[in-house]
Formats: sequence, structure tokens, C-alpha cells
Amino acid sequence: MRIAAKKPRSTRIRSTAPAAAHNLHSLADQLHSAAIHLLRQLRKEDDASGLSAPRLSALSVVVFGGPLTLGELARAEQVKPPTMTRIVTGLEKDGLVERKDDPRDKRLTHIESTPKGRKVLAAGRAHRVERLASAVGKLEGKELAELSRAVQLLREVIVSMRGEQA
Amino acid sequence: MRIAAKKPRSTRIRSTAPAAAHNLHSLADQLHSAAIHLLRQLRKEDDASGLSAPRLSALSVVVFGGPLTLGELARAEQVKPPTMTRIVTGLEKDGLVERKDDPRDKRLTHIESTPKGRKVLAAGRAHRVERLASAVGKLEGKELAELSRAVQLLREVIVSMRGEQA
DNA sequence: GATTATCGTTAGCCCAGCTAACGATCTCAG
DNA sequence: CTGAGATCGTTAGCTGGGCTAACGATAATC
Repeated sequence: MRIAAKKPRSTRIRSTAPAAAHNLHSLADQLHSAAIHLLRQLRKEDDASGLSAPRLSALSVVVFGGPLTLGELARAEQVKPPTMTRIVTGLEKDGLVERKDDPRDKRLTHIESTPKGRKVLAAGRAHRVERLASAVGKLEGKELAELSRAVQLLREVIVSMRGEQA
Repeated sequence: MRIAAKKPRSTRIRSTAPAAAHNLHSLADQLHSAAIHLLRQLRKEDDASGLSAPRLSALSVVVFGGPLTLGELARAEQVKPPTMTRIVTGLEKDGLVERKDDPRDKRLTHIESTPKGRKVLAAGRAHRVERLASAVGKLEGKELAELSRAVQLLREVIVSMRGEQA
């Protein structure tokens, strides 16, 4: 990336805010880059387990979040309904989830996980996360704690982005 | 999941690093999830600037990394040559990069950024990163430093994953 | 000079996003 | 109780990113 470091020539920046201020963009940039490359690495493992990242993510929500309607699932995953329709169709074709009509409101479609879905989720996640975990596991305990803490922060950041309009 | 976390049982977890990752897998899982949702959020901004994440990333490499052959670029971005061909074609169509034949080895294609490419990169990055930066900027200085540190760790993790075979 | 290796492209496949448009259903005003 | 409007999920159709396999052109090598 190498953003032209606009280094405070004569003006000495002090206190916490400044250095961060300039670094804000570079930090965001690096974070962006890291996310891209992280997912590209993980994609390889997806293929092995037959579950793409979006499918794994959606399945995970269904399994741990209990039955949901398609719309709810779409909102949870922050995608539009047509996109979720496809993802669910894919998952259903593999027998990992089931569509259930709502007896009261026939417009609704509830998505439930199947036993196989739960099993495959565990396995798929194991594979995919195993790789990440083993890489992460190379860090020292202290670093691990830092990373862990940062992930929490990241979640907050993402949530705050979600609120605003793009 | 839920591998028996080998953690000091009696030791009460407290303070900052708490329930975050009671084990590697859960940390890896959260990291994975965070990466997915982060990129989904950023995708929205991509659309606005007309640069998808892969294109922005590749353009960035070309601009800051100087002219490269298509193959080198593909390796740098960890994708296969056909994929990079597409990305470059897209960028070229928009006048952001140029293909240059190598006079010595006619098999090679050098990819160079155009002035427009550099300009658009700056703008596109500004847009996309702006959003991230503003979200990130909500964190306190201390948290910011933690996140920054963690991104460094992440980069190491990614590199270490890159080495092994999926 | 013929074989082999390398590079980039093409073709063809799949998946993930989106918008627009639709049919079915539910709600609610009248 | 009926008809207008809202809601839900799907379909159709587009863009784009990822892959493998196969190819043509060029270099390297024997």
C-alpha cells in the first residue's frame, strides 16, 4: 500500500489523536486489504468442504439462530432477498436446510437446518476454521489476546458501519 | 465446535480480554465472520466509486508496486492468471491501467497504471476507506492502537496461511 | 531445428451480488 | 365483505469474480 507518509515535518504531533489521525486511512486501508486476502485464503478451504463463505455464514445463522424466515435471514446476513433465495436454494439442494411454509401466513418461508446441515456445519467450519486457527495459533499468547480484543473492536466497527448509509 | 478450552479454570476471566475468544476456534470463527461482513459493507461503497474490491486491490498494487507482468500481479493478488486477465481487462476498459508488450519477451504483458488510474485510485480509496476510517475513527485512541496492532498480526497470519497448502 | 516450458488468453463452468417485475398472500379502509 | 395497497419470496436478467482446461504464441533447451 505504501501511502505517502505525510510526515509532520516540523510540526511535532503529539498526544494520541494525531498519529492516529494520519494513520486512520492507512489503517483502514490495511484492514481492507487484510480482509480481502484473508477471505481469498479461506476460499480455498471452502471449496474443499463444498461450502462457500456466504453459505457457511448463512447456515451458521440458521443453525445457531434457530428457524428464521428468508427475509429475516437476508437481513441478518445483510443481503437482498433474491440473493438469499439463491443461497438457501443451494443449501436446500444439498439437504442442509429445509423450507417450511408458515401455516398462518402463507407468504412466509421458514428456513430450518437439517441434522445433516448441523453436521456439515460442524465439519465445514472445522476444516475452514482449522486452517485459520492453526495460523492464528502461531501467535504468542499475548498477541493472541490482542487479536482477540481487536476482533471485538472490529465487530463494533462493522455494526456502526451498518447503521449509516453507504 | 466448543473445544474444551484449556483455560485456567479457577482463574476468573476479567477485564478487557474477557469472553472474547475462549478458544482458538471461536476466535477464528469470529474473525472469519467479521471479514465477511466487513467486506459486504465495503462492497456498497465499491459500487459508488465504480471499483470493486478486487479491482481496487489490484490497481493499488500496480500503482504502488510499479509496473508488473500479469502473472506477477496474479501471484501478488493470490489469484489465477485467468482471473487476473479479467480484472485487468476491466481496469483497462476504464482506462485505469495499460497493457504494454515487453520488447524482449513477447510472451509477457506489463501492466502499468495510467494517470487516470492513479487519480481514480486515490478517489476510490478515499470513498471506500473514508467510510471505514470514519467508523474506525469512532474508537478511542487506545482502541485504535490495539486495532492497528492487530492488523499487523493479521497480516502475519495471512502470510503464514499463504505458505501452507489449502 | 525440434521439443519442451512459459505466458497470457479464451472458453466454459459456478457462485454471489444487485434491480426490476410478478404472483401470491395478507391487511385494512371503506 | 370487498377491493386497494402492502408485504413476502421468487424469477429474470445483468455484472463480476473465482476456477480448470485447452490453446496459440513465444522462449529456452537440447
